[in-house]
Amino acid sequence: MPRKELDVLEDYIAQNNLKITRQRRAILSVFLECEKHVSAGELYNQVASIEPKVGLATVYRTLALLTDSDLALELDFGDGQKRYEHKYMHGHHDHMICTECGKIIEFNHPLIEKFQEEVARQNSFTIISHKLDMFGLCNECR
Amino acid sequence: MPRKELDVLEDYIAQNNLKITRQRRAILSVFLECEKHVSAGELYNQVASIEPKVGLATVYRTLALLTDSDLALELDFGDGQKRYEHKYMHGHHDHMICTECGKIIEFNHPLIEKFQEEVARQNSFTIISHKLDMFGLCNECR
DNA sequence: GTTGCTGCAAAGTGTTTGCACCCTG
DNA sequence: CAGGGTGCAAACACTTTGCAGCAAC
Repeated sequence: MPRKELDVLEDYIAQNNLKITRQRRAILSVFLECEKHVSAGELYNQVASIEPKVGLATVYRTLALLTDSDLALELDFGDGQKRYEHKYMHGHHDHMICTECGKIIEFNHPLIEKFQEEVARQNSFTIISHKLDMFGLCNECR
Repeated sequence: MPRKELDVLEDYIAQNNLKITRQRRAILSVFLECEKHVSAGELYNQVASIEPKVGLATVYRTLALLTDSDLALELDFGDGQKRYEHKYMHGHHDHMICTECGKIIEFNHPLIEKFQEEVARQNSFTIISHKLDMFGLCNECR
């Protein structure tokens, strides 16, 4: 398991009177190796293969922990379940989601971010986070 | 009930071998008078006060109908339930959501839209729809 | 040995569906 | 009067919670 992420988790755990357990290690390690945008159920299935006794509730509870400790970011593509991606490893980005094949292209456009700040300032709004999702067809599906 | 919206619904209904019912009229009329971003449950409560026998399932089915006929737009602010707003009356816009008091500020920035198109073009992606939500604190809450 | 963590199952939430009856066109 | 619409309740999918036993510190 990568050192950095485990450190982040252990820091958070140490600072909050929590404990490191076999299950949490397993879930974190699978999460880190995961392709992006995992759902709790998918993560559970993968964890179950290396740690069969783990419960789905523990996966949910650990994902909340990872979100609170800023290792994971909660996403919602409107398909009825929450998804999670690594926050620590790759910075902020937005998504293009192909509604035909499900492919997700990540992108980041500095000027879009800049104008978001501008429009927020005009409205005396302080941005904490934002998400921009574009739905449509990728080059293979149109 | 405003003429235009009823016409839109009737056109859609006529073109699809569907029927206009008392319940659908009631739900549409409440929806049109609603403040923005209603959830199915909220709409149901309001409709129930003027049409007590209506069922929650009918509200869901009618919202699907309104969405298909382009009168309503489905939103998802990540609070675990879908929300709906009028599509016919006011054009596209994005949202700033105050995580403290729940206030929602709508905005539209032409340049943000323009750069979205640009980044989509660069990736050979065809945008069908998009949504940009910014979460943070409004001027009263920060 | 405390105190937090886990697994299980049960309960919750929002949404969808099956079905007999009802009503529109 | 035929075929879609409705209400009700049951089913669903995802997530959260209560609790007794377990394990980390």
